[in-house]
Amino acid sequence: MSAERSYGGVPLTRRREERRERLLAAGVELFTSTGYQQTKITDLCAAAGMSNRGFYQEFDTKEALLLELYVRTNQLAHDHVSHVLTTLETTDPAARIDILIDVYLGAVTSDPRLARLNYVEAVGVSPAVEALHVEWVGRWSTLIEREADRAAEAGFAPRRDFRLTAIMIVGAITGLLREWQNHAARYPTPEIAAEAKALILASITRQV
Amino acid sequence: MSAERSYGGVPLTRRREERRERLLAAGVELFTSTGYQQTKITDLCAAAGMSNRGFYQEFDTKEALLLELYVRTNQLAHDHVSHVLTTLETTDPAARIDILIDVYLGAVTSDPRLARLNYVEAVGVSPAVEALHVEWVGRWSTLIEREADRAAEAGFAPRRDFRLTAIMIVGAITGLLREWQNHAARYPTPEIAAEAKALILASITRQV
DNA sequence: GGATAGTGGTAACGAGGATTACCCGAATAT
DNA sequence: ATATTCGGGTAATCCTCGTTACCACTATCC
Repeated sequence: MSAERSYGGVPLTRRREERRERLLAAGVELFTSTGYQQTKITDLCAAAGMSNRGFYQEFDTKEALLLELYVRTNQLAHDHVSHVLTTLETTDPAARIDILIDVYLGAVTSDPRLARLNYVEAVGVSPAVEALHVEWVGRWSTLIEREADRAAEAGFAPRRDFRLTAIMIVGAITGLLREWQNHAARYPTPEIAAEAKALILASITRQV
Repeated sequence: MSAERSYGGVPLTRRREERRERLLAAGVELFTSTGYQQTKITDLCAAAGMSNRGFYQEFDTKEALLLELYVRTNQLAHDHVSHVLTTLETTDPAARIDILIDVYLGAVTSDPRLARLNYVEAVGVSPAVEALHVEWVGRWSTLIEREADRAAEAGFAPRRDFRLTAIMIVGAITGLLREWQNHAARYPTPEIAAEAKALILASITRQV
């Protein structure tokens, strides 16, 4: 009857949470090393230190686990970036872009596995994942578009429709990071950041 | 004994070729509708109008079929682009970039399925496919880098290392096309082309 | 025209793996 | 202390699909 019974001094909800976390961690690890498709439920459970059954207690399918990881990563980075940007309400366009890039790259390059997860493993897995991707590209593009508009307002860039430009910028960064995580000898992050910033500036301030 | 026997008036090699083509066509169709992972050997054979056995006569695995499709698409586009560019040996940087984009986009947008195949279905499938991806990103980047260098020689852009810029440009176009093929209401190709050209110009000629 | 060898289809085999039924042990309640 | 219920591990089930052995058919050769 009691919805909340303790085992080993730990309440159910907490244990469930911890198991969920362990499964998510196992997902990051295995999806990015073994590969998403090749990873079996059993593998995840073994890595998370639990039995097969444990998995189904937390997730319906392997895909559900991937979806959660994908959303988490993006949500986290997005929250972080937009929080910092709203805090900076006052600064000039170039500085805002600098911050944007530093924060985003900081989030995604801190763990190369996250980059791989986002840009490689989570691609083309299923319609659901693809839909999520579209959603997030949209969200990131909108964020960049807003910055561009704001730069235009400030007379820093010409006024125009920045939608496609924003999409390309998102693609450019995605592509760069996908490449980055693929190489053992990685380009140093500052170099990448500098390039990204320069490309954004150039494509926003371009005349035409 | 005779290595070449005709059946139904058609020699073996030709029949094999035709079957291979039909399988490749089936691959494009099914990989981009059903999805690569979800497509079964049997499906491919059914779509190609042959029995299961026929598949193994031409390919070892489904992955081999995908690899061939991937290489074909890229090779074709690359040959086309670089041929046109070498033909234009004389023209100015901006015009060369125009042509480059027109030819590339022409090749990849002529059939939206090819875009989906390249940018979605063939991602994260296996180490082999991933290796191929790295190779082709490298090739395209090099091509763009060369154009940038050439522009710099001509005094049209500052001299610098364009490697990362080139990688980002490839990513930008990839991202744009991935987005493009995902939406039923597609951005018109000319608009996309114009954006791509502008972004390349801006990121190559940027000061710094 | 019969013999022979190349071709391709059918169907069965078997492995891999997701899913879940069952059971044991642990923790509370009386 | 014992009954009762919850939690979790093991292991069997079941199904899907890749793979291939075998057979029937057809075209050439003598």
